[in-house]
Amino acid sequence: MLQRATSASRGPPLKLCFPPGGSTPAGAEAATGPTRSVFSSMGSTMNLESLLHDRLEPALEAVAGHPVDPAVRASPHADFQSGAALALARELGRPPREIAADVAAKADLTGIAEVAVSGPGFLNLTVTDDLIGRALRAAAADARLGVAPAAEPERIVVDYSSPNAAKEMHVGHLRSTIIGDALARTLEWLGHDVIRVNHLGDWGTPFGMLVEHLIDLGGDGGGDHSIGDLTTFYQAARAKFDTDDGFRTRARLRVVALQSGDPLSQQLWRKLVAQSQRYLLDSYARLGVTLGPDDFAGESRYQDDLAGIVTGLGEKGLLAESDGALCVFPAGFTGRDGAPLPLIVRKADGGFGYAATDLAALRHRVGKLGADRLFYVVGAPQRIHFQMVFAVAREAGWLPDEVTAEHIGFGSILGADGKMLKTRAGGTIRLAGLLDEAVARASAPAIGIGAIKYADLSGDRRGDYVFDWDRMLASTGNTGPYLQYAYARIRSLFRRAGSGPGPVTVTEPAERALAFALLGFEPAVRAAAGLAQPHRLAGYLHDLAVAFSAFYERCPVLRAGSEVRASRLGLADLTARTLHTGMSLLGIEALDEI
RNA sequence: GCGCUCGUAGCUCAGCGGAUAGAGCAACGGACUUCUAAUCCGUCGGUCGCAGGUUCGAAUCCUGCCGGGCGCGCCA
Repeated sequence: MLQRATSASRGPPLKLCFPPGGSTPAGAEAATGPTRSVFSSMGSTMNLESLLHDRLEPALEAVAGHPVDPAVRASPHADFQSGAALALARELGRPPREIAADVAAKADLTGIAEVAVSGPGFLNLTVTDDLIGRALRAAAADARLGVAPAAEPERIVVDYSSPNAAKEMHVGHLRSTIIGDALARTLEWLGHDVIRVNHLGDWGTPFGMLVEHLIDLGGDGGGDHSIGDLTTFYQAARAKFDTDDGFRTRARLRVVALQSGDPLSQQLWRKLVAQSQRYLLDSYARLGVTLGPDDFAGESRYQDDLAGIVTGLGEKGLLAESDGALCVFPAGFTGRDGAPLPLIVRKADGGFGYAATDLAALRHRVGKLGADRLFYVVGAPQRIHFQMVFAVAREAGWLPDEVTAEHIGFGSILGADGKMLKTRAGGTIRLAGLLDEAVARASAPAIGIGAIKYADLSGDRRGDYVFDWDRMLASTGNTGPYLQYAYARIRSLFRRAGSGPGPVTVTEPAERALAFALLGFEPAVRAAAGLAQPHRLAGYLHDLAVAFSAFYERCPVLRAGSEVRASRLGLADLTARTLHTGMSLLGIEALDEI
């Protein structure tokens, strides 16, 4: 049985769109024409950076004589800045400030931004309040908040969660499940064709042991087993396997029987797996993870393909025998003493290694599922393994150049002591127990679950992170509860308002700051998806919530005069919708009331 | 030994080629007859592990070193 997600699940999907009326923010009507025309030069509606980029580009080209990236960025010195003139100074043999001034004069920014040369030669861009207002009104009129779906959708297979059948989920499965789900949700929302794959560990030696144990207990083992029973069941089988030579021998024979299609073995195995799947789906539901019954694609599914994998590799001349095992030695991988590193496809005992299963799964995903991209959300320690699998698949011709395969690795969850998170007794922490505690510590289940998920998603996945209840449940800081509170506050505002949002016009600094935060949604989502880094979106949502809180402190909404009030309600509504959408992309539930 | 990865404020983390490095916690000081204070505002706090290099410009890219974590054949 696998331990694919060394430290590593799809449940009730959170709604991505707002139901008409009811408990969600108002004004989420379908996007239509007129207000969009202003932004027709941009790929999409809401991205000010893109707009400025497109306006500066021709001016830069005119000055430099060739295309130049304007490199528009948010800046503390203005709304945006471009440092492109600095990079051109040497090439053109002119002072950067002079180049910047030239570009400023040639750029068509009328009605869009004020431009000024600053410092060593930066172009400082200050966007007009009018443009901000138009951009916000366009976003407000669009159910997708101005984010256009992918022009060329890709079929993306996301392999995540991947727990073991017949065992309980534990902390080790948490990250793959949460990160993978956030990626799947985000890519799907951006218009891609996402295929979720739950590579269940439902095959291999341990199942010989488990089936044999089930037989020992009396044929089909009697009545219902809950997963708790399955856990003790597993432990009992394991103990017997470790201490009883006779049982160990029978277990090995049982594997052979199971794999050769013995009816009784198969029947009992199916029973174990089906029970595991029910338990897993319950866990996913509780976690708010979008993995469903159709997403299971266990290792067992590839059994009939393994022999073909080996012969295929043999025909291509890639196989080598080493210590009785059949291996591929892909170029560029070395281990101890610089010796070539093997990918073992068939073990010395004639059984197939996990590499064979991974290759078969990969071939299936490319050949049968028609994937353009493959994501494997699996812990960092397996990095080399996947690199080797990808390399071998390329050499074998199963992974064409136009298909990308990527290992989305992640760090470990550490305890306060900086070591892998364990119980005080040094045991494995059960996922169910962890969720129980989260719910017990929080004022609502969704807050506890959200806190755990957000803690996992708010930091760069590649690093380890320290699991700390107090920090993840804090109502302030970059946490799930902070986002949920900000959202609930806005919903409360609308319950009292008695009227809906109106057209937005920004004047106050806090309004302006909030507006900018709102307009940063698209870049944040695209960064999160493009880099497979959900923390980019998480960090954005936190910044947005902070900007809203500051706005909320300084700009009275309900007490304001009717036009200002309507505008501020417009800002609040767009904030709520952006938070709601962003949180749902991360798999965090947004509550109307806290 | 080789490889991968990470070293940023006392702690937990962002930033990953641009102008004085940002948050939260902790510490200290303010703002509650509240539009949910589960909030907000301010102060304090950093030779961005060390040393070179590339660049107009380096926390960010490259090299070396130091330190931590992980991996290196029949588990996944």
